[in-house]
Amino acid sequence: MAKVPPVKGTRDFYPPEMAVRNFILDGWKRISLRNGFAEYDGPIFEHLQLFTQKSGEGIVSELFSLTDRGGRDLAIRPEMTPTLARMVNQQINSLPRPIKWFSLPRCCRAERPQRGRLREFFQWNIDIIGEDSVLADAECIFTAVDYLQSVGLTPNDVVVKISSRAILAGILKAQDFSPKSTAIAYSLLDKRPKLKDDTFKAIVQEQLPQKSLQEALFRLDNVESLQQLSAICKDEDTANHVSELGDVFKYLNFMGVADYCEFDIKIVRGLAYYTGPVFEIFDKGDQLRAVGAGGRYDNLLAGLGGPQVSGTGFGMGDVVLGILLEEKGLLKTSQSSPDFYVIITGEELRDQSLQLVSELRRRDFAVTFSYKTAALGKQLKFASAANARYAVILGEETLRDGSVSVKNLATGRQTTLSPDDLLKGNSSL
RNA sequence: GUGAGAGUAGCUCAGUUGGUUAGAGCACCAGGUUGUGGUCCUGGGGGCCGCGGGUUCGAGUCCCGUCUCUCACCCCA
Repeated sequence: MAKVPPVKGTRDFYPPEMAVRNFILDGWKRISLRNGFAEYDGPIFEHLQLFTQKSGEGIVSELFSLTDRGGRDLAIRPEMTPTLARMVNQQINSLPRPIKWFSLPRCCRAERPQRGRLREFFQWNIDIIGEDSVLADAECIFTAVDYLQSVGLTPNDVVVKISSRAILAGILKAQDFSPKSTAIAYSLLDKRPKLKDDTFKAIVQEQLPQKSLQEALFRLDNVESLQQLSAICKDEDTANHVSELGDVFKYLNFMGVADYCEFDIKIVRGLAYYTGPVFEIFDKGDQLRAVGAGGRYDNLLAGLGGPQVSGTGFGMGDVVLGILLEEKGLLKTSQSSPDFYVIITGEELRDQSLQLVSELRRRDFAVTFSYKTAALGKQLKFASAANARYAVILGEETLRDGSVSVKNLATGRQTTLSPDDLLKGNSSL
């Protein structure tokens, strides 16, 4: 028989890798809950249309899709947001607002794998729906930073770069950018950090023939602070958005995470649907792709047949984060290990040992034992290899008076006691 | 979809100008030991040298193709 290889871009989670995955997902869950988000989940596949409706037909080539036996076109979810929107739309009139939900979905995308990007991954999703105040945006950003901080990532390791699509859109509109040149400007700003000054200049001149537009973009490229931006924004609407983004930073400051955050006009996000504050989280070394990203999307529900209800949220994948935590030595995983390793010196003690093992397990201790009656020394070796805290030895003394010996494998200290005392925890082990 | 690099044991890697039966360390299993572990010693299992073709008396080694992986581009929801 031929060996079947694993599918491209997937991972096998052997116990050590599973421990890493649990470390990451458990942390996400804990931080979500303490920030007031409730967990939800949906199916791993949806109607293909749900995804094309949100992202266009072009997305189909990036999806794992299938036709079921009833002829329905389905696809494995490449992200959680469409499912979230669908679920919220279905119950929008009965859900108390704001809706603060989180999810830890397993997602698949048919992309070519590379560093930090696989075909199957987990993604932490946080969303606040039905709240227009930028307080919600600030809370999403805080929650992201709350997690980063909780695993030991400092402002020296990561940075949250924050901007606003509303501001950028307002400025470009005021500078007479057409919808087409606006899209080009978004793309150019997004790519800017990867380009050298000369290259950037050349590409701008090539893609935006109008001199006035080129200059407007160069001016934007030079903006370094929100204050500078205020000077450029003359119309009231855009000025309000600048003021709102100022509020976001103010809130983040009061929440004590300002040192993780900075304004960066070049944060655009590829998504068409972002309409307000947007942010992206990067490693300070700038060696990896974005650790996470998010923003406000006022038209998401409406885009999928729902009412005009606004939302803001973010996503963070486990792949890039895992690389970053690994590099920083912040993966704190402990292998599961038994409390007791029960040893017998002869098969005649098997029945008694099974009783003791099961009694200990019923008391919620992790207990394991050898299927073979090897030499005592050998079994202690197994107990050490299993990283057990105690070895429980059933031997001569057990046959004589029913007592067992309990050995602390870290200290080597050994005491003899009755099984009842062991079960009741009546001794100082 | 485009481009570059790499494929030898579970892992990390040796392998001479092409030359007998392809090696090491770690890991795994067993023994050293009929009641005391972590160290140590001995032994063992494990390889279509990614796959297919070609050159050659002879290919892990050279050539071509292919697959897979890695990295970058595109894209990034």
